Amino acid sequence: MKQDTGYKTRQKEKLLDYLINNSGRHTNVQEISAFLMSEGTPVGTATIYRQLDRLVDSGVVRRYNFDGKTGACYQYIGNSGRCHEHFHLKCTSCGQLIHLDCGRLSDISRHIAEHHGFFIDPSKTVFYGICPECRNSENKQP
Amino acid sequence: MKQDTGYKTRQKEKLLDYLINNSGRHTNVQEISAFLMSEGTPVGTATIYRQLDRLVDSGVVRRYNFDGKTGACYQYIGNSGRCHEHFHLKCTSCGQLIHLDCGRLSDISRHIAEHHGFFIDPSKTVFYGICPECRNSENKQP
DNA sequence: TTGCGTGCAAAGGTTTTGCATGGCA
DNA sequence: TGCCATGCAAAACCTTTGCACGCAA
Repeated sequence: MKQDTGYKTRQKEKLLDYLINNSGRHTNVQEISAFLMSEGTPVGTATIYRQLDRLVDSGVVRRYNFDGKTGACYQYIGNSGRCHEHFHLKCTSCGQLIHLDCGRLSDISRHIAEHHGFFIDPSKTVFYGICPECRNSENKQP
Repeated sequence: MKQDTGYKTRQKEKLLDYLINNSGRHTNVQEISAFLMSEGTPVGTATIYRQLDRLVDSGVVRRYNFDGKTGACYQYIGNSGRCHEHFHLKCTSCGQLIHLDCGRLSDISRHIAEHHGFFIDPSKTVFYGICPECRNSENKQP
């Protein structure tokens, strides 16, 4: 969780802009690279990785790894002290990733910390199961 | 969750032996490969991956991915039906797997099913975080 | 004999690294 | 000017795939 004390560069700014403008969802290196390219301000892949590492380190960006099969995902979460616990649900049938921000889940983290002494890391935890859509189609065609 | 109806081979046996003898911790393809090599019964990497996929599929082995930086980890959990009912906590620091049977967690499954329409599969879901022991040693030596 | 399992090597994709150059302070 | 940041290409990694051969049943 170190501060970024480095220089201010065009690449760094553009990258952070993109992440902030997409705070609501996950993105990945490929998307970032393609977007910056399309904007006419291409940034080398190595630089993207290096800056992302740095941002993850400083805590303003989170890195997710959903299945180890595809590359990592990143999401801007800022440094608002109110680190709201947000979890993910992944459908094992269609692969859809659902973003769940629900107070009940924070309760669980707290419960497990207080009663079981275990500190959950929401950025690494994914709930696997069946999403509503797949559940419905299963019922229709058993 | 399919059964392994295939042939019995030396490679398959050796791999499963290793996993069972290391049930208490997670391991990875590199370790497995090195061990089998050192035992004088080398097994090709592709075969290890193929067999692991199969074991994961049949439910006796779990695959873990916590950071996207390193490869996947695997751990034998057997096929005692019991593990499919409760949740698991995995310490990303020491690798310990904690079996957690807590009513609060069932509540969560129910809540997510009722309010979000998503049906969690506890046998595939793992909470990642830091266990009490590692938490303590972290605090002692910052 | 049949066809699954294996090994090898090659391919695939993601991420890291070395090194010379560019650009902030 | 002194360093950090960047870009490129190469390398490092993990995992999958194609194919011929071996081996269990």
